[in-house]
Amino acid sequence: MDNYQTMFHSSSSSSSSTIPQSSHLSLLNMVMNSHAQDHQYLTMDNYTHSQGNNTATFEGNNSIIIDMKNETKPRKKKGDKGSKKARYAFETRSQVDILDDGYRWRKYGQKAVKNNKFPRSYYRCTHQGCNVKKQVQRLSKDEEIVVTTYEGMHSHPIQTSTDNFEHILKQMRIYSSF
DNA sequence: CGAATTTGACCGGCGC
DNA sequence: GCGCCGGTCAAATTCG
Repeated sequence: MDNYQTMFHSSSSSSSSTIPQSSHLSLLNMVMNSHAQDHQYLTMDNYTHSQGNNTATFEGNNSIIIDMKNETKPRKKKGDKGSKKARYAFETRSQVDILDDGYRWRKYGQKAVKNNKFPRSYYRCTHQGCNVKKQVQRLSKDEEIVVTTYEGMHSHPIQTSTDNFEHILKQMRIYSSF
């Protein structure tokens, strides 16, 4: 994440907007499906949307930072054949850092970031065979801003709430005597 | 009891 | 080589 400067439009728009958790996903899909240029910045000010009861409240500007340039970090492993991995940084002004985007994530690490009093969390998509990663960190500069960085693309449909039904059925089978 | 999280260990790359 | 840094693993622990 050192390759793209976290340009953030700090124009103080005092209005608050409400973003459903699922809209993060649709925004991400929109961004990923479009052929974005290197280091493209999208900003959405005063974005308002409401849907269902899965809502989170945000204030002011939210911006997406797309880093399609893979040359910047040429090597991750030795002898790596230049695997191209796009990364998408998602800055959100939010009070909570758990931004549910519709996928199931398993946390696999947390590290302290220098020049930042807040730790960074590492997540991986729990879907079998899908190793999309994301990391979430909060800026100490402005502790209301949460940066979510996605790496890789999902090759499977999103987990819908109806998928929990399987789990519920399994639990019922376990706890019922017949 | 299985799945998810926590957290220190571990590992590879990089600069000195 | 050595130590730092960023990222990941995995055992222990918690959670549902």
